[in-house]
Amino acid sequence: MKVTTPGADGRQRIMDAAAELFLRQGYPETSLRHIAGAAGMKAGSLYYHFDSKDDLLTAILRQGITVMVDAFEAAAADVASAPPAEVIATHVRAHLGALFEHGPYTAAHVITFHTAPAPVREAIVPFRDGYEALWAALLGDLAEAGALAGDVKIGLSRLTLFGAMNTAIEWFDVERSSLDELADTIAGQFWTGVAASGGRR
Amino acid sequence: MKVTTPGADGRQRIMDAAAELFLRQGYPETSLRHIAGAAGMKAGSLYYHFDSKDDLLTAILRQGITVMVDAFEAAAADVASAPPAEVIATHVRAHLGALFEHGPYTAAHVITFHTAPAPVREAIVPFRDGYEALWAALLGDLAEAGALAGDVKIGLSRLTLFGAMNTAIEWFDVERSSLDELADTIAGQFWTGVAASGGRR
DNA sequence: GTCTATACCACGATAGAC
DNA sequence: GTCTATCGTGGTATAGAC
Repeated sequence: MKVTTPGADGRQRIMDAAAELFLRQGYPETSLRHIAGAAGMKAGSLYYHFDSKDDLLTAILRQGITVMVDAFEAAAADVASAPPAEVIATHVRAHLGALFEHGPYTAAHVITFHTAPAPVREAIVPFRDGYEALWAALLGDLAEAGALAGDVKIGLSRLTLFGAMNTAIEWFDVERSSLDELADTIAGQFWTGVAASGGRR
Repeated sequence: MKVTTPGADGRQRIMDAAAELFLRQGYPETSLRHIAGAAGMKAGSLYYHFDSKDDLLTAILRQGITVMVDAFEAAAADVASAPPAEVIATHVRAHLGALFEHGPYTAAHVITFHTAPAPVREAIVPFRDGYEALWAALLGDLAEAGALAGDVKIGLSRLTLFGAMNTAIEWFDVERSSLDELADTIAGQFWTGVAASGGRR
């Protein structure tokens, strides 16, 4: 039953196991007994590390944001002065990397956030806002530089781009397909659309 | 506590109440006692109409697909021989209409499907595939007519478009904002992207 | 077709030994 | 830091009266 890093200390082992299970099964349908089993201990022992199940979820959601923010900042350093299309492509690839290549935390965040208990959501929202602000600033800079079409609504565009990227966890299989290709598709579609050249409105 | 169409027969009244609650709170966190209360009856009575909670969910998920398919077909009739950009815009608007304007079934479907119990998901998948096939055919026709850029991967593009539309239920408020504007943004972005003219790769 | 009453179980959480 | 044992609650589901 033990599935997670055997060397890790208790708290981290529990979080690894729980994030994985929350991602695969959802928060309410994952029991503390199951999490404890996957982390190699008994249910009662979890309470030495966390105050409650909600507390455990909160810790996981925050870690998911940390992973996303780190990915964003690494990408930003890589494209300090690149052309707009490349800036977008690099950041899309970084976000997808956070979702699929850096452990279950970001994916678990995306899956569980919106049905999380209200107190948990409220505790997490400020951190989420921090990540969204990074994207808002990125797109704002592009708009100011004249790289975006005049009728683009930045707020709506950012949200639909997030939607396109985040729902990939429902169908994309990172073992069988290329994440680079997915990133190219999403970034390209966001940037220039699918219409044949000459299709601009 | 009674919230739903008082005239409707028992089965439909239960489904209306349950779809609404599943959408707002999620499937596992909605109890049969709560559903029964909202439908104006007691928990035990539900079993006259449905075999189990999973059976009720299955019925709701199917109804959600029916609403989507109906909306698609109405849209298709409206744009029998329109230019490609208008075809896309009309179908995007129809899908968003199914999500926000034709009752809670389609939205409940999108919210609950991916964490539904495996037997329920398996029973529903064939019907979902039917709806996705409609979109696949639509985009396939556009590609054949030469309306899509040469490097567009239809399968991936369809999935990311779905992602952009469906995640709107997590943040879009149909009372406070214009669904037409949202549809324009999503369809326009899908079709021509956000880059300033001349940005084509 | 809806009610009451209840069986049975799994859950989150706590207490205290080790 | 983890264990065992257990409490209380609320869940789905069933049986049988009306």
